Amino acid sequence: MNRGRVLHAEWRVVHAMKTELSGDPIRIKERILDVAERLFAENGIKETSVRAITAAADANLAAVSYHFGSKEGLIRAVIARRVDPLNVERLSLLDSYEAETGDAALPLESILHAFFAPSIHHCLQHPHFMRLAGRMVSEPDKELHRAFISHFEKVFLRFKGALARALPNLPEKELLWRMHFLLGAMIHTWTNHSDLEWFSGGVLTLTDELEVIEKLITFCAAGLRAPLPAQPRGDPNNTPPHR
Amino acid sequence: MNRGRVLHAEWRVVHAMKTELSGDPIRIKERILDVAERLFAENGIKETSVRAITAAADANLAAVSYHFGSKEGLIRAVIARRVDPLNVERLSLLDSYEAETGDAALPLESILHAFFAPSIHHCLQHPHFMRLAGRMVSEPDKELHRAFISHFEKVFLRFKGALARALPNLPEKELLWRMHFLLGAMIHTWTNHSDLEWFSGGVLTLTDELEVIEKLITFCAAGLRAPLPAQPRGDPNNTPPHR
DNA sequence: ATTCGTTTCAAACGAACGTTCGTATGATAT
DNA sequence: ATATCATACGAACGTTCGTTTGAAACGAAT
Repeated sequence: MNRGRVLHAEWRVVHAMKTELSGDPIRIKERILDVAERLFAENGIKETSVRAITAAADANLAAVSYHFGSKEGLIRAVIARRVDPLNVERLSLLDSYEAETGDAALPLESILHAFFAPSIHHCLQHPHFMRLAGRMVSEPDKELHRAFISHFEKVFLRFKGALARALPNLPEKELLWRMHFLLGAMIHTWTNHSDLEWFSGGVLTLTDELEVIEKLITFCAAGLRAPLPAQPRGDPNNTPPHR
Repeated sequence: MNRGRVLHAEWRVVHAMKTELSGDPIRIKERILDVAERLFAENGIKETSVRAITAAADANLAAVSYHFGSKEGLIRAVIARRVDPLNVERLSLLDSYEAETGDAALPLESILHAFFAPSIHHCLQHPHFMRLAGRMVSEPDKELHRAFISHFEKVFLRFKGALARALPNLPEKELLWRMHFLLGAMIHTWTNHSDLEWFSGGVLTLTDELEVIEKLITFCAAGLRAPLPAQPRGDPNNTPPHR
């Protein structure tokens, strides 16, 4: 029977149409990654089914298992595709600033710029992914969480060293707390930049990335430079007791 | 047949044991809320099944539907139980500080203390919930997200006003951005206080709530007070261009 | 002792999930 | 021409999900 050949001929027509509309089908892996990134960010990871992803990517249901092994493999691929280039950018920025200043101490603002600018830049270039990244920071699945933050270990230590050199009088514990707060400010910008309009009653938007980077640097640099509280810390006006 | 009565007699024994172990069964709603709060925080909302909750709470599967209408009803109940008292605490703290100072301007640190202290206090008292709350801030489900942040609208506006009065020279847009960063620092502390040890290599822990509150206030007060960047903003040393 | 509204129970429902299966296609190497 | 290979496909698998059901058992009032 020639039914197969007829079907094949039909498929070739459909295939040609798809090729026209959605690009070379060889790039179906990329299409799945793009769609998954968007749907994961918009609706959450667990609440996004493989069926929804493959349907939106014009792919077969089994394509995810075939190309990525499993849904979790797809999640990891979505993350790895963007996180590593981002961190390379951070480190090379810091490298170039350090090369510029030579042996002199690097200004705090330059360090923060190298740390913030690439990710804020990505907030406009890949807003879906940065929202997803912000949620991955507090991902409950421990394996996924570890897989995510392990990408940042090297970057974190490098910038911690640079900050410690720029703030030689700040004890390590104090520095770590302030870096923790700084990370919170940055991550919250990743995750909730789409909520800024509501939050501010329409005043704030993340359209000018340079403006946001500048404000983030200003806020965090001042926080990092804040004088240490008096050692006896008994001033009831500065730190009123709870209740 | 007396099978029912025998079973009932057996149940009474089991019931007595359960009563001993887990308290008055009349409080099964509370038990479900407690367990749900913990499991939602530990494993995520979508990934926590009603079956897992009721099993851990020694309740029947149908108890959630009966007492809370649905799983979503349970989620909302878990949130409302803790969020509202927390915000009441914040407002009454601010009230008391304002009453103390009379007509004089309230110190920035007092405002921040009224805002931070109750939630950081809850991080030790209800760590599971605060972790859950941190994730609810970036909850993808829009309805749930709205339901959550609507609890904070009144508090936000009240503190925004207080901060604006304490920082009369700060433009509104600048204040909103800095509040955004401040919120990020606080929420990140809610969500990731359990990761502090890894993050800091064992240096940081959230055991002394007063210490953390003080550090958070110091960092954010300095950030809020940071001088505005020069209007022409052309200093390449302070804000190096991206790339 | 009986009734009544409330609460708990075991059981089952349909729907949706991630994964796997066997097959078939088109390109490539033989 | 033929065999091989990665890719893609539809269909089905078994599991788990949230919810519903109707009966049973409760405490309290009658």
